[in-house]
Amino acid sequence: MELTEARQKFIEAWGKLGSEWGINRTMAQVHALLLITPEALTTEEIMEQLSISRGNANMTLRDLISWGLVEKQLKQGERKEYFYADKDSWNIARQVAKERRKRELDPIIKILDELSAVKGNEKDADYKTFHKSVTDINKLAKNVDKTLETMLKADESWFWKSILKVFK
Amino acid sequence: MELTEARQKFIEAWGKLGSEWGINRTMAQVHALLLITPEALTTEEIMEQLSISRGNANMTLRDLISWGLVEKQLKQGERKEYFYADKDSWNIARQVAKERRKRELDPIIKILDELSAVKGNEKDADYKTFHKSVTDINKLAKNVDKTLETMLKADESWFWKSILKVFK
DNA sequence: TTAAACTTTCAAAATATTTTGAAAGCTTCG
DNA sequence: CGAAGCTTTCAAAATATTTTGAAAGTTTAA
Repeated sequence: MELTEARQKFIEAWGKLGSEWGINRTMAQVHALLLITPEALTTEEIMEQLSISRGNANMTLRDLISWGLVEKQLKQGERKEYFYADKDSWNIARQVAKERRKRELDPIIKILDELSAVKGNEKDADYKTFHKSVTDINKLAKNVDKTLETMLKADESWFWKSILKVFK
Repeated sequence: MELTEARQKFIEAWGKLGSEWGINRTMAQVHALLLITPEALTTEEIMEQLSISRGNANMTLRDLISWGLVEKQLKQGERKEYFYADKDSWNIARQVAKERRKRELDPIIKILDELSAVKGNEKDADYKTFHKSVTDINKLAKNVDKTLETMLKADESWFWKSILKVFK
């Protein structure tokens, strides 16, 4: 297989994977493109390489930035914005876990807490099943939450690494 | 909050969570309904409680069965099929992990293996970045795969538990 | 200030996904 | 066998999501 074809395949595969996990296909594809591109790209270049509109490119890039997966780069004496993706797969995974925890796990735990607190008649099979399922899932969700927190915190020594880098 | 309202909220929340993770909203809602219902339900009852069509209910239930989250129950002397969801949250998580691994992780690893094998000019920055990103993600994916496999296997002692149950 | 170079917005259009429901298929029973 | 009772199918309709692109907004430089 040739590089051009392989790059294309990677972009497609990443896009498909993304959409299977509730991430917009284009967002995943832009991310893929930036992952396999050594330099930072402009909106224009991204639009062209993926054949997407300016509006789409712009929105998608902002989303990627809000997910912490892509960053803007400003080049000396240029007005254009360049976009660059962190290529460390562990950072990517960490970042995605962090965001999904914040965006989805935390809110569902909040709801499950409320629902776990609902009182009812212990003799009522409906109530008993409801209560058991909800508290059970709540416990599991909290376990996952704690585990993620620990993993993410532990790895935040990355923070110090990046600080240290500045001084090298 | 009252039980009826709470049940409704749970169904909504589960549906929303599902759709954020690439699972059809209705599928998640049917699953939610079965999770908080002590007895097995018929298609008819599910259609009514969630106000969905027969076709939708049927498809959704078949999907849930193929995900291993719901099972059919046949009752003595009745022709109707009843549907019942396993209420053990750990089993649910295990089952989802197992299926997504099979459906999504395995295929992407296969593609990444192919793409990792693509040869190119080591002096070419594009090639180098492509190759590094792809092999890197491939390694991570394989790690996740191995970890899941180990976890799922370890837990298959559940298998023996269920066998033993039959003899009690 | 003005104009050029970019970026952002958002309503409408395009696309993709989900849902419907009527018809066709089974299976069982009399 | 025929019909009743259920389940499955699938094309069309409804809905939801994504994408477009032109216009508005912003920033910089002269």
